[in-house]
Amino acid sequence: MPSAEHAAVRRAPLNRDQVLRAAVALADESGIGALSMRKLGQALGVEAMSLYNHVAGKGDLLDGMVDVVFSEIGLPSGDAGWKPAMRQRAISARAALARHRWAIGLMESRSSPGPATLRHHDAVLGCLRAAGFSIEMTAHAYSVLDSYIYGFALQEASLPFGTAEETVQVAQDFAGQLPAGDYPHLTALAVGHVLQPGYHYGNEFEIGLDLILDALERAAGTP
Amino acid sequence: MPSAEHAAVRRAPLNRDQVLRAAVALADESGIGALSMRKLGQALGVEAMSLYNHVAGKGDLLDGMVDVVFSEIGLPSGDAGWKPAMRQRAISARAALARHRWAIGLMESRSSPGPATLRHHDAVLGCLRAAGFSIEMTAHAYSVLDSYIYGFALQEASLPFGTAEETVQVAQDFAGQLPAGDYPHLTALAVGHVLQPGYHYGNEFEIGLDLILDALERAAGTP
DNA sequence: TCCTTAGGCTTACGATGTAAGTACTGTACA
DNA sequence: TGTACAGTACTTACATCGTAAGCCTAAGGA
Repeated sequence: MPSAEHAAVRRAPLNRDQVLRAAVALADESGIGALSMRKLGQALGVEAMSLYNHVAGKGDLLDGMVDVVFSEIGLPSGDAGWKPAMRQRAISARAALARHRWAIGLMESRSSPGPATLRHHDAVLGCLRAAGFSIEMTAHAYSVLDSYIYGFALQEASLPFGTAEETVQVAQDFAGQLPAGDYPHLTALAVGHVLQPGYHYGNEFEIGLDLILDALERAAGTP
Repeated sequence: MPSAEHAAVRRAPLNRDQVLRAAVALADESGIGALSMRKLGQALGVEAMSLYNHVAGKGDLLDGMVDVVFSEIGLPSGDAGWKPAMRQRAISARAALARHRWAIGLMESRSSPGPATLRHHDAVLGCLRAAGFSIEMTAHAYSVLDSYIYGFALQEASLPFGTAEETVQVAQDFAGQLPAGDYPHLTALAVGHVLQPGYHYGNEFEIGLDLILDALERAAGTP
């Protein structure tokens, strides 16, 4: 009796990839705080402990999730020169990190990169070297660009608003409810800039990116 | 009997500040993962639930800790011009975030800034405005600089090595144990740059910072 | 004097990660 | 054909976590 019943219900076995993808989906819709082994198992129709056949533990799961995000970032193709390649790759990276807001918070705690992450970094370095950057200059460019991308993603993720209406709501609350004169420049920025129609913080990304890319071009002396 | 015993043992009551400082100290030495209400209570010689007389919950505790870190960042003084002021403030911010490696990871999840945080941001904006930056240009400068600072701190915090010896160890492990030809540029960078004597990733900070500051100066047309 | 309040303490609950052990299945080999 | 084994899932159990609820005592104002 028990064997027959079990046999009837049996599905195709899970694999690591399905587990990671389900974890990413769960974190996307409910936040990283809602991602527990039990809930992830539930989403996959499986008990929590069964997941341990495919990931070594929660740490390994998180590492794998970060690697999934990196795998979504387009690799730079050096054909059109390093500058457009880096530009497009930065935009793709920000988009991936904005799609998965939890990812940037994981990067601080997780420090064992997966294959997609390594491939990504290797491709970026290769693109810069191929364009004639010295080793030192490559390291500098890599450091500024990645710091900027991650930092921007971090700020975007920690903004208390995503949509334009939320922005207005938050900025108004802020301007209205604080001790009026305590933070004059902050309130002036809120009123005179953030609350202007059409404002969206994400627009800042490419402005700063181009500033940095131009500066790198000048510093490298590379056309 | 009980009253006498309690009276004899009684200490000066806690306050929010002591709780926050102890939490920061605990996180500094054992990592943010080791910070639980029970362990924090233990460090203060108090039961976990007593902490709830001084913080509203763990979220409030974390918010307060982030604010403590911001309070350690030196405010910009505009006397010598915006550029040295921004430079020194960026260096001070990175130092604070490096002293408290857990802080950058909290910024993603916590989104209600404390008074020190607001004061800091207000001072930065004020410095730029006083130097003649337009509102838009102020917003741009603010966004690039903070993104860079936070992103750099994030990368620094997620590096698997802090000391020079650890760097060598990790880089050697990395170069030696990976499928040799899979990530050629990454291994080349490790061997030809990271493993060179005197290398320290933190040195990159000021290089990128000056790149950005120069670019801002040019963009703003401000001497 | 009594009453309020502040700041501790105890107990208890549900959720979490995971160690340990069990049961079933399909495959490899005798 | 039978048998051993490896893979995958399940069950149970435990320590730890945040925190709700309620109690006790000392200090201070009425």
